[in-house]
Amino acid sequence: MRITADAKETTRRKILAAALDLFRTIGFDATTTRKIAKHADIATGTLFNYFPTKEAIVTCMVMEAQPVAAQINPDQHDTLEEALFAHAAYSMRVLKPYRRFLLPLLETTWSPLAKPAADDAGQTLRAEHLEMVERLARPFVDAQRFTPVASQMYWTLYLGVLAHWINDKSPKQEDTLALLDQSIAMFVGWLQGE
Amino acid sequence: MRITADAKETTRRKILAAALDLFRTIGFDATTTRKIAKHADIATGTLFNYFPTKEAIVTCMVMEAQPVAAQINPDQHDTLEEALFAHAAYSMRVLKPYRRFLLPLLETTWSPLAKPAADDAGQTLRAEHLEMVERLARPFVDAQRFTPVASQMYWTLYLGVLAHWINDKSPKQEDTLALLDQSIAMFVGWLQGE
DNA sequence: TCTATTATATGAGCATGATCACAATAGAGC
DNA sequence: GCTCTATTGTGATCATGCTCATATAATAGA
Repeated sequence: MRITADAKETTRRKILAAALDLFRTIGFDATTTRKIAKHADIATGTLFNYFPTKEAIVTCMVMEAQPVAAQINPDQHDTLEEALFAHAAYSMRVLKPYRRFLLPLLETTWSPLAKPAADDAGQTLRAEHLEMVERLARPFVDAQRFTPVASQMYWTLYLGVLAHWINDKSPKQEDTLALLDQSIAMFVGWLQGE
Repeated sequence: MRITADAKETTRRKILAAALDLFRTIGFDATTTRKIAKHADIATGTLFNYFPTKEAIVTCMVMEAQPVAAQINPDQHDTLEEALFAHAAYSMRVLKPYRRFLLPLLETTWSPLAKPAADDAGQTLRAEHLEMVERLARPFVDAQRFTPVASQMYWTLYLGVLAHWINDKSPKQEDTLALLDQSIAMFVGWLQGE
Protein backbone atom coordinates (compact mmCIF):
# COMPACT_ATOMS: atom_id res chain seq x y z
CA MET A 1 0.00 0.00 0.00
CA ARG A 2 2.86 2.32 0.74
CA ILE A 3 4.42 1.82 -2.62
CA THR A 4 1.11 2.19 -4.39
CA ALA A 5 0.36 5.43 -2.60
CA ASP A 6 3.76 6.75 -3.61
CA ALA A 7 3.19 5.69 -7.19
CA LYS A 8 -0.13 7.45 -7.24
CA GLU A 9 1.42 10.64 -5.97
CA THR A 10 4.15 10.34 -8.58
CA THR A 11 1.62 10.00 -11.36
CA ARG A 12 -0.32 12.92 -9.97
CA ARG A 13 2.73 15.11 -10.03
CA LYS A 14 3.65 13.92 -13.50
CA ILE A 15 0.23 14.97 -14.74
CA LEU A 16 0.42 18.36 -13.07
CA ALA A 17 3.90 18.97 -14.40
CA ALA A 18 2.95 17.91 -17.93
CA ALA A 19 -0.17 20.06 -17.87
CA LEU A 20 1.65 23.11 -16.54
CA ASP A 21 4.31 22.72 -19.18
CA LEU A 22 1.76 22.55 -21.96
CA PHE A 23 -0.44 25.33 -20.59
CA ARG A 24 2.58 27.59 -20.46
CA THR A 25 3.78 26.63 -23.91
CA ILE A 26 0.66 26.46 -26.01
CA GLY A 27 -2.10 27.77 -23.75
CA PHE A 28 -5.07 26.19 -22.06
CA ASP A 29 -7.31 25.69 -25.06
CA ALA A 30 -4.70 24.16 -27.32
CA THR A 31 -3.71 21.74 -24.57
CA THR A 32 -5.90 18.72 -25.10
CA THR A 33 -6.33 16.03 -22.49
CA ARG A 34 -4.73 13.61 -24.94
CA LYS A 35 -1.63 15.78 -25.17
CA ILE A 36 -1.38 16.02 -21.40
CA ALA A 37 -1.71 12.26 -21.08
CA LYS A 38 0.89 11.60 -23.76
CA HIS A 39 3.25 14.13 -22.21
CA ALA A 40 2.83 12.46 -18.85
CA ASP A 41 3.23 8.97 -20.33
CA ILE A 42 -0.13 7.67 -19.31
CA ALA A 43 -3.34 6.72 -21.08
CA THR A 44 -6.05 9.30 -21.67
CA GLY A 45 -8.41 7.45 -19.40
CA THR A 46 -5.93 7.48 -16.54
CA LEU A 47 -5.93 11.25 -16.53
CA PHE A 48 -9.54 11.23 -15.47
CA ASN A 49 -8.78 8.84 -12.64
CA TYR A 50 -6.81 11.67 -11.11
CA PHE A 51 -8.77 14.76 -12.13
CA PRO A 52 -12.48 14.84 -12.83
CA THR A 53 -12.21 17.54 -15.50
CA LYS A 54 -9.59 19.44 -17.41
CA GLU A 55 -10.43 22.59 -15.44
CA ALA A 56 -9.85 20.74 -12.20
CA ILE A 57 -6.19 20.44 -13.13
CA VAL A 58 -5.84 24.21 -13.16
CA THR A 59 -7.81 24.55 -9.96
CA CYS A 60 -5.60 21.99 -8.35
CA MET A 61 -2.42 23.78 -9.41
CA VAL A 62 -3.68 27.00 -7.93
CA MET A 63 -4.77 25.34 -4.72
CA GLU A 64 -1.38 23.79 -4.18
CA ALA A 65 0.27 27.14 -4.78
CA GLN A 66 -1.77 28.76 -2.03
CA PRO A 67 0.10 28.58 1.25
CA VAL A 68 -1.75 27.13 4.21
CA ALA A 69 -2.82 30.50 5.54
CA ALA A 70 -2.36 33.86 3.94
CA GLN A 71 0.58 35.60 5.54
CA ILE A 72 -1.15 38.87 6.30
CA ASN A 73 -1.13 40.09 9.84
CA PRO A 74 -4.44 41.74 10.67
CA ASP A 75 -2.81 44.15 13.11
CA GLN A 76 -0.15 45.26 10.71
CA HIS A 77 -2.20 47.85 8.90
CA ASP A 78 -3.57 51.23 9.82
CA THR A 79 -6.54 51.27 7.51
CA LEU A 80 -8.86 48.67 6.08
CA GLU A 81 -7.93 49.77 2.59
CA GLU A 82 -4.32 49.03 3.27
CA ALA A 83 -5.06 45.64 4.75
CA LEU A 84 -7.33 44.57 1.93
CA PHE A 85 -4.95 45.84 -0.69
CA ALA A 86 -2.08 43.93 0.87
CA HIS A 87 -4.16 40.78 1.00
CA ALA A 88 -5.33 41.00 -2.59
CA ALA A 89 -1.89 41.91 -3.87
CA TYR A 90 -0.43 38.99 -1.99
CA SER A 91 -3.01 36.59 -3.43
CA MET A 92 -2.27 37.82 -6.89
CA ARG A 93 1.46 37.43 -6.41
CA VAL A 94 0.81 33.80 -5.58
CA LEU A 95 -1.43 33.43 -8.62
CA LYS A 96 0.97 35.16 -10.96
CA PRO A 97 2.54 32.03 -12.48
CA TYR A 98 -0.91 30.90 -13.53
CA ARG A 99 -2.19 34.26 -14.70
CA ARG A 100 -2.41 33.40 -18.37
CA PHE A 101 -4.63 30.38 -17.92
CA LEU A 102 -6.70 31.44 -14.95
CA LEU A 103 -9.80 31.90 -17.03
CA PRO A 104 -11.21 28.39 -16.59
CA LEU A 105 -10.85 28.76 -12.85
CA LEU A 106 -12.61 32.10 -12.94
CA GLU A 107 -15.41 30.61 -14.95
CA THR A 108 -15.89 27.71 -12.58
CA THR A 109 -15.45 29.81 -9.47
CA TRP A 110 -17.80 32.36 -10.89
CA SER A 111 -20.34 29.95 -12.26
CA PRO A 112 -21.11 28.30 -8.94
CA LEU A 113 -23.34 31.28 -8.44
CA ALA A 114 -25.11 29.73 -11.36
CA LYS A 115 -24.52 26.07 -10.71
CA PRO A 116 -24.28 25.65 -6.94
CA ALA A 117 -21.78 22.85 -7.42
CA ALA A 118 -20.86 20.32 -4.81
CA ASP A 119 -17.66 20.44 -2.78
CA ASP A 120 -15.62 21.96 -5.55
CA ALA A 121 -12.05 22.96 -4.90
CA GLY A 122 -12.71 26.38 -6.37
CA GLN A 123 -15.29 26.93 -3.67
CA THR A 124 -12.68 26.28 -1.02
CA LEU A 125 -10.39 28.90 -2.50
CA ARG A 126 -13.20 31.39 -2.48
CA ALA A 127 -14.19 30.59 1.08
CA GLU A 128 -10.65 30.90 2.35
CA HIS A 129 -10.10 34.19 0.63
CA LEU A 130 -13.35 35.63 1.97
CA GLU A 131 -12.66 34.40 5.46
CA MET A 132 -9.39 36.27 5.45
CA VAL A 133 -11.12 39.39 4.19
CA GLU A 134 -13.59 39.18 7.01
CA ARG A 135 -10.85 38.71 9.57
CA LEU A 136 -9.03 41.74 8.22
CA ALA A 137 -12.18 43.81 8.40
CA ARG A 138 -12.92 42.85 12.00
CA PRO A 139 -10.78 45.55 13.65
CA PHE A 140 -12.23 48.23 11.44
CA VAL A 141 -15.94 47.59 11.07
CA ASP A 142 -18.72 46.27 13.22
CA ALA A 143 -19.16 42.55 12.67
CA GLN A 144 -22.84 43.00 11.85
CA ARG A 145 -21.89 45.09 8.88
CA PHE A 146 -20.08 42.23 7.24
CA THR A 147 -23.16 40.52 5.89
CA PRO A 148 -23.22 37.77 3.27
CA VAL A 149 -24.16 40.46 0.78
CA ALA A 150 -20.96 42.30 1.64
CA SER A 151 -18.93 39.15 1.06
CA GLN A 152 -20.63 38.63 -2.23
CA MET A 153 -19.98 42.15 -3.39
CA TYR A 154 -16.35 41.96 -2.39
CA TRP A 155 -15.97 38.72 -4.30
CA THR A 156 -17.62 40.16 -7.37
CA LEU A 157 -15.23 43.09 -7.36
CA TYR A 158 -12.25 40.83 -6.78
CA LEU A 159 -13.24 38.64 -9.71
CA GLY A 160 -13.58 41.73 -11.82
CA VAL A 161 -10.03 42.66 -10.97
CA LEU A 162 -8.75 39.18 -11.74
CA ALA A 163 -10.62 39.09 -15.03
CA HIS A 164 -8.99 42.35 -16.02
CA TRP A 165 -5.62 41.11 -14.84
CA ILE A 166 -5.72 38.05 -17.05
CA ASN A 167 -5.26 40.18 -20.13
CA ASP A 168 -3.67 43.26 -18.72
CA LYS A 169 -1.18 44.40 -21.33
CA SER A 170 0.27 47.31 -19.34
CA PRO A 171 3.97 46.76 -18.58
CA LYS A 172 3.83 46.06 -14.88
CA GLN A 173 0.11 45.37 -14.77
CA GLU A 174 -0.34 48.78 -13.26
CA ASP A 175 -3.78 49.07 -14.83
CA THR A 176 -4.90 46.15 -12.74
CA LEU A 177 -3.41 47.61 -9.60
CA ALA A 178 -5.27 50.84 -10.25
CA LEU A 179 -8.48 48.94 -10.70
CA LEU A 180 -7.83 47.00 -7.53
CA ASP A 181 -7.16 50.21 -5.68
CA GLN A 182 -10.40 51.80 -6.82
CA SER A 183 -12.40 48.64 -6.20
CA ILE A 184 -11.17 48.39 -2.65
CA ALA A 185 -11.74 52.10 -2.04
CA MET A 186 -15.29 51.71 -3.25
CA PHE A 187 -15.93 48.66 -1.14
CA VAL A 188 -14.43 50.09 2.02
CA GLY A 189 -16.22 53.39 1.56
CA TRP A 190 -19.48 51.56 1.37
CA LEU A 191 -18.72 49.16 4.20
CA GLN A 192 -17.67 51.84 6.64
CA GLY A 193 -19.86 54.68 5.48
CA GLU A 194 -23.58 55.19 5.61
CA MET B 1 -34.23 37.17 -54.36
CA ARG B 2 -37.25 38.44 -52.52
CA ILE B 3 -38.53 34.97 -51.88
CA THR B 4 -35.15 33.76 -50.78
CA ALA B 5 -34.74 36.57 -48.28
CA ASP B 6 -38.13 35.76 -46.82
CA ALA B 7 -37.28 32.11 -46.65
CA LYS B 8 -34.06 32.90 -44.82
CA GLU B 9 -35.89 34.98 -42.29
CA THR B 10 -38.43 32.22 -41.82
CA THR B 11 -35.73 29.67 -41.19
CA ARG B 12 -34.05 32.04 -38.77
CA ARG B 13 -37.23 32.43 -36.80
CA LYS B 14 -37.84 28.70 -36.86
CA ILE B 15 -34.42 28.13 -35.35
CA LEU B 16 -34.91 30.76 -32.67
CA ALA B 17 -38.34 29.39 -31.80
CA ALA B 18 -37.13 25.81 -31.65
CA ALA B 19 -34.15 26.77 -29.51
CA LEU B 20 -36.22 28.84 -27.12
CA ASP B 21 -38.68 26.01 -26.76
CA LEU B 22 -35.95 23.52 -25.94
CA PHE B 23 -34.02 25.84 -23.65
CA ARG B 24 -37.18 26.43 -21.67
CA THR B 25 -38.11 22.78 -21.54
CA ILE B 26 -34.86 20.98 -20.93
CA GLY B 27 -32.32 23.74 -20.29
CA PHE B 28 -29.37 25.09 -22.20
CA ASP B 29 -26.92 22.26 -21.64
CA ALA B 30 -29.27 19.44 -22.49
CA THR B 31 -30.29 21.22 -25.67
CA THR B 32 -27.89 19.95 -28.28
CA THR B 33 -27.47 21.62 -31.63
CA ARG B 34 -28.75 18.43 -33.23
CA LYS B 35 -31.95 18.64 -31.21
CA ILE B 36 -32.47 22.27 -32.17
CA ALA B 37 -31.96 21.43 -35.84
CA LYS B 38 -34.33 18.48 -35.71
CA HIS B 39 -36.94 20.54 -33.87
CA ALA B 40 -36.62 23.25 -36.51
CA ASP B 41 -36.73 20.71 -39.35
CA ILE B 42 -33.35 21.52 -40.79
CA ALA B 43 -30.00 19.79 -40.99
CA THR B 44 -27.42 20.31 -38.27
CA GLY B 45 -25.10 22.05 -40.67
CA THR B 46 -27.76 24.55 -41.64
CA LEU B 47 -27.99 25.76 -38.08
CA PHE B 48 -24.45 27.02 -38.32
CA ASN B 49 -25.22 28.90 -41.51
CA TYR B 50 -27.44 31.10 -39.37
CA PHE B 51 -25.62 31.24 -36.05
CA PRO B 52 -21.88 30.88 -35.60
CA THR B 53 -22.16 29.18 -32.20
CA LYS B 54 -24.75 27.77 -29.89
CA GLU B 55 -24.22 30.67 -27.49
CA ALA B 56 -24.89 33.11 -30.30
CA ILE B 57 -28.45 31.86 -30.42
CA VAL B 58 -29.04 32.96 -26.85
CA THR B 59 -27.27 36.25 -27.43
CA CYS B 60 -29.42 36.84 -30.46
CA MET B 61 -32.61 36.14 -28.56
CA VAL B 62 -31.65 38.62 -25.91
CA MET B 63 -30.63 41.25 -28.43
CA GLU B 64 -33.95 41.02 -30.21
CA ALA B 65 -35.76 41.38 -26.92
CA GLN B 66 -33.97 44.62 -26.13
CA PRO B 67 -36.02 47.55 -27.38
CA VAL B 68 -34.25 50.04 -29.58
CA ALA B 69 -33.45 52.41 -26.74
CA ALA B 70 -34.04 51.87 -23.07
CA GLN B 71 -37.13 53.75 -22.04
CA ILE B 72 -35.66 55.58 -19.12
CA ASN B 73 -35.93 59.31 -19.03
CA PRO B 74 -32.79 60.84 -17.55
CA ASP B 75 -34.69 63.79 -16.09
CA GLN B 76 -37.29 61.67 -14.44
CA HIS B 77 -35.32 60.86 -11.32
CA ASP B 78 -34.22 62.89 -8.34
CA THR B 79 -31.14 60.90 -7.47
CA LEU B 80 -28.58 58.90 -9.38
CA GLU B 81 -29.39 55.84 -7.29
CA GLU B 82 -32.97 56.03 -8.39
CA ALA B 83 -32.11 56.45 -12.03
CA LEU B 84 -29.63 53.58 -12.08
CA PHE B 85 -31.95 51.34 -10.17
CA ALA B 86 -34.75 52.04 -12.60
CA HIS B 87 -32.50 51.34 -15.53
CA ALA B 88 -31.16 48.08 -14.17
CA ALA B 89 -34.59 46.91 -13.07
CA TYR B 90 -35.94 47.71 -16.50
CA SER B 91 -33.15 45.77 -18.20
CA MET B 92 -33.78 42.81 -16.00
CA ARG B 93 -37.49 42.90 -16.69
CA VAL B 94 -36.64 42.61 -20.36
CA LEU B 95 -34.24 39.76 -19.69
CA LYS B 96 -36.63 37.91 -17.44
CA PRO B 97 -37.91 35.40 -20.00
CA TYR B 98 -34.34 34.30 -20.58
CA ARG B 99 -33.21 34.31 -16.98
CA ARG B 100 -32.74 30.59 -16.65
CA PHE B 101 -30.34 30.24 -19.54
CA LEU B 102 -28.52 33.53 -19.37
CA LEU B 103 -25.33 31.92 -18.16
CA PRO B 104 -23.73 31.37 -21.58
CA LEU B 105 -24.32 35.00 -22.38
CA LEU B 106 -22.78 36.08 -19.10
CA GLU B 107 -19.79 33.91 -19.77
CA THR B 108 -19.22 35.34 -23.21
CA THR B 109 -19.97 38.88 -22.16
CA TRP B 110 -17.72 38.45 -19.20
CA SER B 111 -14.97 36.61 -20.96
CA PRO B 112 -14.28 39.34 -23.50
CA LEU B 113 -12.36 40.91 -20.69
CA ALA B 114 -10.27 37.84 -21.18
CA LYS B 115 -10.62 37.30 -24.90
CA PRO B 116 -11.11 40.71 -26.47
CA ALA B 117 -13.34 39.19 -29.12
CA ALA B 118 -14.23 40.80 -32.39
CA ASP B 119 -17.55 42.51 -33.06
CA ASP B 120 -19.53 40.19 -30.89
CA ALA B 121 -23.18 40.86 -30.31
CA GLY B 122 -22.66 40.54 -26.58
CA GLN B 123 -20.26 43.46 -26.75
CA THR B 124 -22.95 45.59 -28.29
CA LEU B 125 -25.32 44.82 -25.46
CA ARG B 126 -22.68 45.80 -22.97
CA ALA B 127 -21.82 49.01 -24.76
CA GLU B 128 -25.45 50.07 -25.03
CA HIS B 129 -26.09 49.40 -21.40
CA LEU B 130 -23.04 51.33 -20.30
CA GLU B 131 -23.83 54.23 -22.56
CA MET B 132 -27.20 54.56 -20.94
CA VAL B 133 -25.63 54.43 -17.51
CA GLU B 134 -23.30 57.22 -18.46
CA ARG B 135 -26.13 59.32 -19.82
CA LEU B 136 -28.06 58.84 -16.61
CA ALA B 137 -25.05 59.85 -14.56
CA ARG B 138 -24.46 63.02 -16.54
CA PRO B 139 -26.84 65.28 -14.59
CA PHE B 140 -25.45 64.10 -11.29
CA VAL B 141 -21.70 63.81 -11.60
CA ASP B 142 -18.94 65.64 -13.37
CA ALA B 143 -18.23 64.01 -16.72
CA GLN B 144 -14.56 63.61 -15.86
CA ARG B 145 -15.47 61.36 -13.02
CA PHE B 146 -17.02 58.80 -15.31
CA THR B 147 -13.78 57.20 -16.37
CA PRO B 148 -13.40 53.88 -18.17
CA VAL B 149 -12.54 52.41 -14.81
CA ALA B 150 -15.87 53.58 -13.48
CA SER B 151 -17.66 51.91 -16.39
CA GLN B 152 -15.76 48.76 -15.78
CA MET B 153 -16.60 48.69 -12.12
CA TYR B 154 -20.24 49.33 -12.78
CA TRP B 155 -20.30 46.51 -15.28
CA THR B 156 -18.62 44.13 -12.89
CA LEU B 157 -21.19 44.87 -10.24
CA TYR B 158 -24.03 44.53 -12.71
CA LEU B 159 -22.76 41.15 -13.85
CA GLY B 160 -22.51 40.10 -10.23
CA VAL B 161 -26.15 40.96 -9.79
CA LEU B 162 -27.16 39.07 -12.92
CA ALA B 163 -25.12 36.05 -11.90
CA HIS B 164 -26.92 35.98 -8.58
CA TRP B 165 -30.25 36.50 -10.28
CA ILE B 166 -29.84 33.47 -12.51
CA ASN B 167 -30.28 31.15 -9.56
CA ASP B 168 -32.13 33.32 -7.15
CA LYS B 169 -34.56 31.03 -5.38
CA SER B 170 -36.30 33.70 -3.31
CA PRO B 171 -40.00 33.99 -4.24
CA LYS B 172 -40.00 37.32 -6.03
CA GLN B 173 -36.24 37.47 -6.54
CA GLU B 174 -36.11 39.98 -3.72
CA ASP B 175 -32.62 38.79 -2.81
CA THR B 176 -31.41 39.98 -6.16
CA LEU B 177 -33.14 43.30 -5.82
CA ALA B 178 -31.49 43.80 -2.45
CA LEU B 179 -28.12 43.01 -3.97
CA LEU B 180 -28.80 45.39 -6.82
CA ASP B 181 -29.79 48.08 -4.37
CA GLN B 182 -26.61 47.70 -2.36
CA SER B 183 -24.43 47.47 -5.44
CA ILE B 184 -25.81 50.69 -6.84
CA ALA B 185 -25.52 52.42 -3.49
CA MET B 186 -21.90 51.41 -3.30
CA PHE B 187 -21.17 52.53 -6.82
CA VAL B 188 -22.91 55.87 -6.51
CA GLY B 189 -21.33 56.57 -3.13
CA TRP B 190 -17.94 56.05 -4.66
CA LEU B 191 -18.68 57.94 -7.85
CA GLN B 192 -20.04 61.01 -6.10
CA GLY B 193 -17.98 60.95 -2.96
CA GLU B 194 -14.29 61.50 -2.35
C1' DT C 1 -37.21 27.67 -72.17
C1' DC C 2 -32.70 26.17 -71.34
C1' DT C 3 -28.20 26.76 -69.34
C1' DA C 4 -24.79 28.97 -66.11
C1' DT C 5 -23.86 30.86 -61.81
C1' DT C 6 -24.61 31.77 -57.33
C1' DA C 7 -26.55 30.92 -52.84
C1' DT C 8 -28.18 27.66 -49.64
C1' DA C 9 -28.93 22.99 -47.51
C1' DT C 10 -27.02 18.73 -46.22
C1' DG C 11 -25.10 15.16 -43.34
C1' DA C 12 -20.78 12.63 -43.08
C1' DG C 13 -16.87 13.65 -40.58
C1' DC C 14 -13.56 15.90 -37.20
C1' DA C 15 -11.71 17.25 -32.58
C1' DT C 16 -12.08 16.79 -27.99
C1' DG C 17 -13.75 16.21 -23.21
C1' DA C 18 -15.31 12.49 -20.85
C1' DT C 19 -16.85 7.42 -19.92
C1' DC C 20 -16.65 2.52 -19.30
C1' DA C 21 -15.94 -2.39 -19.80
C1' DC C 22 -12.10 -4.87 -19.41
C1' DA C 23 -7.05 -5.86 -18.58
C1' DA C 24 -3.13 -5.57 -15.74
C1' DT C 25 -1.19 -5.38 -11.28
C1' DA C 26 -0.26 -5.19 -6.47
C1' DG C 27 -0.91 -6.58 -1.89
C1' DA C 28 -3.40 -9.88 1.66
C1' DG C 29 -4.07 -14.34 3.42
C1' DC C 30 -2.45 -18.80 3.39
C1' DG D 1 5.29 -19.17 -3.76
C1' DC D 2 0.22 -19.15 -4.95
C1' DT D 3 -4.32 -17.76 -5.38
C1' DC D 4 -7.84 -14.10 -4.73
C1' DT D 5 -9.53 -9.62 -4.38
C1' DA D 6 -9.37 -4.82 -4.84
C1' DT D 7 -7.24 -1.08 -6.94
C1' DT D 8 -5.48 1.21 -10.90
C1' DG D 9 -4.38 1.55 -15.96
C1' DT D 10 -6.04 1.29 -20.70
C1' DG D 11 -7.81 2.67 -25.07
C1' DA D 12 -11.96 1.95 -27.68
C1' DT D 13 -16.03 4.48 -27.57
C1' DC D 14 -19.52 8.08 -26.84
C1' DA D 15 -21.61 12.82 -27.09
C1' DT D 16 -21.45 17.12 -28.95
C1' DG D 17 -20.04 21.55 -30.93
C1' DC D 18 -18.65 22.60 -35.20
C1' DT D 19 -16.64 22.17 -40.32
C1' DC D 20 -16.55 21.17 -45.06
C1' DA D 21 -17.02 18.98 -49.57
C1' DT D 22 -20.82 18.10 -52.07
C1' DA D 23 -25.71 18.15 -53.52
C1' DT D 24 -29.61 20.98 -54.42
C1' DA D 25 -32.27 24.67 -55.55
C1' DA D 26 -32.97 29.34 -57.18
C1' DT D 27 -32.02 33.29 -60.03
C1' DA D 28 -29.91 35.62 -64.08
C1' DG D 29 -28.71 35.61 -68.86
C1' DA D 30 -29.49 34.00 -73.52
